[in-house]
Order: sequence, then structure tokens, then C-alpha cells
Amino acid sequence: MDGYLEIAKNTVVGMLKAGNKAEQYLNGTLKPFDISLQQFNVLRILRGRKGKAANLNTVQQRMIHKMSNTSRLIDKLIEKKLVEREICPDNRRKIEIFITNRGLNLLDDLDNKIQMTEAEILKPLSIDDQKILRNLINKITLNN
Amino acid sequence: MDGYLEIAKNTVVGMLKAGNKAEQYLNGTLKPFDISLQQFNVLRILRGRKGKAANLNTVQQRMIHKMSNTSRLIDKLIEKKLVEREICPDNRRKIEIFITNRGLNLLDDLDNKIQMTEAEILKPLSIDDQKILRNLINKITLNN
DNA sequence: TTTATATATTTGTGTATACAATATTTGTAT
DNA sequence: ATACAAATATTGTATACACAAATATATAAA
Repeated sequence: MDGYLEIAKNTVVGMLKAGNKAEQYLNGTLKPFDISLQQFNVLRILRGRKGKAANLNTVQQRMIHKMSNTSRLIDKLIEKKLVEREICPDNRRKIEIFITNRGLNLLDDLDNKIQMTEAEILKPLSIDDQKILRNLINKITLNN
Repeated sequence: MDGYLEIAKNTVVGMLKAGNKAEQYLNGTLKPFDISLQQFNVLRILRGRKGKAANLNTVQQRMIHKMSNTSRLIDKLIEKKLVEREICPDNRRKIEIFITNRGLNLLDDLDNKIQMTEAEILKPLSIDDQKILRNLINKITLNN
């Protein structure tokens, strides 16, 4: 294997490892709150809509993990009373999902802790390196 | 949220997305061969040992995904006759795992396809950018 | 030698995930 | 209107996974 392919391989393996490490750390932070990273991200997506409803399709498109089963993930959040689901009156195929006050409060509690975890993950990098890394990664995930 | 924290957040989210994208692509390439990314990586680890045995502990440490259940993953590879397992004679607690010829042949078949997938994932980056990305990521995953 | 402790792997079990199949509603063409 | 296709979400099902508990072996201590 020549140099070019070797670099590509190492880069991709590194991406996998880095993503996995971030996931481990974040899940560790979330675990005491009995919530998974995917659930947390859905909550953040809903908070970002600032009261506006989101239908399942929209949520799915913005999710980090493109899992095929957002329905059941939402079910779990509903069980915990962190979100609510209604049938969209305009189009009864769709559903509308809202974050509850309880969900918002949970995110408030988590924000600091997640920030600390993010800082921990990126600790080996200077702020300038972080910017470079973010820009390179953004190029890769542009269409996702 | 101020700039610093925003950068960290975006960087971490980007890492998650990039890792996920890479995983999706690689799994897509592997799927026709009825093998998962984790199984593929174990096979590559074993090939890297060049005939030397690896015990389960060693494999687990080198795996990209630090799952707790390497036993059953090995079981799957044994079912497919891609690896073999023996009890270590020196220390009967340990097992020794080898890749079979069939496993090596499968890796041969896959090498080109995986390289093409890696190139596809990294297509948006120049080779210099790939090096920079790899170096930054390596700093993050140094202890993993 | 017996007991305790550490190491290495396997197994049990509940949950998560991927993928396909199935409703249900809407839009479109005949 | 009726039939057909598309969009949207849910459910079935097999597999994968995380985590803890159990098993088996080895090492150390009393």
C-alpha cells in the first residue's frame, strides 16, 4: 500500500475512533440522567425550534445518527415526559413533536455538563486547532 | 453561549457526524460480504499479527469500537469460518485467535473496495488537508 | 492446603438498532 | 368517483449492543 492510500486509511480509522471516543464521553455524562446521546440530540433539535413543532421527518433529517427508527426513540422521550406528540391537523399523516418544560429543564441542567465534556474531549487541541479541525470535518459532512 | 464553547460544540458534533458518515459508507461496502465494520476491523487486527496468535484481550484493546462483547463477535467470525479459536496452553484462561485462509482471502477481496470507499469519504479534502486532519484527530485519540 | 484475590472469558438479559413490511393518509390520473 | 402511486409514520423481527453476573483459571497469602 502506498503513501496516499495509507494516509486515507489512517484518517478514516482516526475519524471512527474520534467519533467513538466522543460518543463514549458524552454517553457517560448523560447516563446519570438516564438519557442516550441520540435522545439528547433530539431534545436539542426540538429546543432549537423554539416552540415551533417539528415533525418526525424533520427531526430524522437533523439527527446525527441516521437511524431508521425515530418513532421508537420519540416513544422513549414521551414515556419520560420530555416531549409530546400530536397529529398534525393539516396533514394527518404527519405528527408534530414538541419539547416539554420538563425537557427544557433537563437540557438546562445538562448544558454545563455537556460543555465540560466537550472541552474534555478536545483538551489536546488548542482553540486554533479546534477551528481547523471543525472546518475540515465540516467539508466532509457537508451533504449530511 | 460564547464563541469558545460554540466552537467546541460544533467540533464535537462534527466529529460525531463524520464518524457516523464513515461508518455508514464502510458498512455499505461490507454489507454484500455479510460482514460488519467491527468484524472487518477484527479481521484486519488479526491479519496484522501475521500468523501470531492474538488473545481476546489484545483484540479488544485494539478495536475501534470498545464494545464489551468481543466474545460473541468472535463467535460470529468463527461461524463464518473466518477465524479460529483455541485455548491458550500456557494459560488456560486465555484464548488464542487466528485468522483463517478464508479470512485472509476475504480481506484480499475487500482491500480495494475499502480503499475506494475511504477515498470517497475523504473526497472533499486535498491530500494535505487529509494529513492535517489525521494529525489533529490523532492528538484527540492518543490515549485510545 | 485452604482461602482469598486477580485475571480472562463467557453468558444472561434488557435495550437499541437496522431493515423490511404494514398501515394510513394524501395527491394524481383516468 | 375510483384506482393507483407517493408520502409519512408505525410495527415486526432478527441482530447487535451495553452492562452486569457468572464461570473458570491462575496467583498470592495465611
